[in-house]
Amino acid sequence: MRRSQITIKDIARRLSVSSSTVSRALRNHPDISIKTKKQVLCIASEFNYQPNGIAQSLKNMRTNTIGVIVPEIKHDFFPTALDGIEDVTYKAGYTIIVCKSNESYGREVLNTRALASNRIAGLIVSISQDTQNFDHFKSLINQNIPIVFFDRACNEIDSSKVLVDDFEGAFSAVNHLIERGYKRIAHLAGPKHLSISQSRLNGYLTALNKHNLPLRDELIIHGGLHRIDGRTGVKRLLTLEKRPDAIFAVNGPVQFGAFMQIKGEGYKIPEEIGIIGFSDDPISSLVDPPLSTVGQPAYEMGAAAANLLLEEINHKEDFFEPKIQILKTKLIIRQSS
Amino acid sequence: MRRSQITIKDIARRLSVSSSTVSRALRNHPDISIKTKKQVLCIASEFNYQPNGIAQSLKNMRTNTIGVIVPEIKHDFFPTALDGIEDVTYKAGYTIIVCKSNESYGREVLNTRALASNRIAGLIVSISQDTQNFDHFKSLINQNIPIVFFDRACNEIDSSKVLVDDFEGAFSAVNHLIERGYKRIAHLAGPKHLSISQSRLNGYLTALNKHNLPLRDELIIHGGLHRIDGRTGVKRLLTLEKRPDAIFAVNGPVQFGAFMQIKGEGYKIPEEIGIIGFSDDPISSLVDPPLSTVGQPAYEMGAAAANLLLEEINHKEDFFEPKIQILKTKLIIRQSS
DNA sequence: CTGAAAGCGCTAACAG
DNA sequence: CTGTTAGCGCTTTCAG
Repeated sequence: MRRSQITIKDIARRLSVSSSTVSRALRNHPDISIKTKKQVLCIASEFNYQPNGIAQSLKNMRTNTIGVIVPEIKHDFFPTALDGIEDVTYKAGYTIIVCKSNESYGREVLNTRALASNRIAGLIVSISQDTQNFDHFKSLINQNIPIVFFDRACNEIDSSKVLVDDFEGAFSAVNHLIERGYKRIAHLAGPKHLSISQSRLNGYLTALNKHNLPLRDELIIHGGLHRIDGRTGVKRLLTLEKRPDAIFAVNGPVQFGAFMQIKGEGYKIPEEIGIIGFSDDPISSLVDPPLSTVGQPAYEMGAAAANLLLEEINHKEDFFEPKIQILKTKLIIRQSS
Repeated sequence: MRRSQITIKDIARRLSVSSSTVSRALRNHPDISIKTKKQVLCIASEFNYQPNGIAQSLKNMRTNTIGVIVPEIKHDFFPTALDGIEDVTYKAGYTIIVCKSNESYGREVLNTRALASNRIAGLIVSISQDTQNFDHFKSLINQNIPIVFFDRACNEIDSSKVLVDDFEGAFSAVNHLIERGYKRIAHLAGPKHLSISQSRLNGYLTALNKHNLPLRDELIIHGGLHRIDGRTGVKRLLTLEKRPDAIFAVNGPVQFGAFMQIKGEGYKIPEEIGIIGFSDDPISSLVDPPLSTVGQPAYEMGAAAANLLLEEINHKEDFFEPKIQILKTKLIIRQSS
């Protein structure tokens, strides 16, 4: 029992006019007489006419939909970024479609394809931890669908990006740990191929170096970006002959996982082990002890990404010069360090 | 500079065959010769052909997309429910479009309309705290688009629903508080018009009654479902001549807000004020002190809603008997009560 | 002010 | 095995 929605044709038939007249009346075209318009509107509302967006999109060769792909929405960062994206795009008359990749490359490819099939006007994306091949994005660009990356970007692709000063943020966090007196500082790092992992690792290394602390390979653990990676990372670190006295985590979920594991194993924070991480989850301030973090301006990042995308969508010339925007992080010191 | 995606026609022209042949070849129709298929596939991949999903949907009069509207995604409940929905629908070959109403009736109406315009195959929704008029949903149903409600449902509409035993959960939570020795138990209740608010309030009242505790109007505060409502509710309660010694919160965000406010004002939990709420956020176990809650099976609720919706979508007869599924909650006692 | 006709990209019935 | 044709619902010339 599909089909039952009333169409322009139905209205036209009922009023013995042509469908073009109805179409124009509905869009309030000046050519149409007030009387006809009234009749059309009347029938339309009586039968609850809803324009078929699919047919409109097909005709227009584009939609008013913007796709967004994020790795997850269980921690505060991405939902807050989505708020920023939403507020900006809604104001401009766009609807957003949100997809989660669940940190999986396969899902990300599927999502990208589905969005491309629906001829989205543009895509805003933060890549999954597993993504190392970018053909799915390149193919979108070949189809003239603009992409803006935020937070986790792809170096290989020349498109607009919104990032934070990952190096700077990591540096200041580790610098802070050192100034607090911690000596054996471990880093729960992200996947090596991600640029955020690289920049944050660099910040860590540079801070150690500045204070003449030795670099110990066993204190750097590359893993994924899930909570579980924080847990397993800590488990490994705590079996070392000389365990670390502080931990710098690459992102929020990893920091939480690490935190839970440390607590679970009965170590005292911050006395026995200090911890800091990238994230700005308000929950950080509620746990025991409240967590020190490098705060990222999630809402602003989302809003900035949306603005860049809209700019590119509305750009008429053939060539659009991609823009890279870098926002500031903020060191938030609480009681875990 | 839109349009540039290659179409079936382009491939047909290039091979000097008809577009139907190409269409069939792409869908691996048995009629087409292997040779032709190969040629078509070859050109298709060479030029990175992507089928135009919009045209397909228009033709088929339906999409493989399921719409989901949730009030928010900043606490664990809805993201987890989304996981359940996603896992079930993906397996069945559907894509989901997630929209947030941000607890606003206006946004919910807009979202519903946008989804209807895109001719979704069905809708899964948990209504916003402000929703009291349901015409937008009724109009979807008139268009033969099935709806399944979960958690926050609409009584007026005869459709499938997935709920939890709200009364039972509330009763056991308050019963627990009473057995712990709390006497002046307040209830931060939800908006009066929502059925979850009503059922949970009933559970609260019944528990008081069972233990012959007096019902005090000033201890029942109806508000919204945001964190801020927890904060303001607690503020008011703490100015009472005789302040409550325990609080039962209608949902997770309200519980968190209440918790933050109580801590902020310097009261000791659970000694001075006990607190329990509906929610199953893993974060509850991390805060200080860990929060007692009535756990809801969020993933299972999402999965159940998705299954009910698929059932209805695939239903061939004219009339589908809506099903109401009620899942169990689980009292989780930690250290806040 | 209104209508006829064409076409967006794809599919399916029908005809070879 | 392949082509022709028509049509999904809507918009948009172009022609009255």
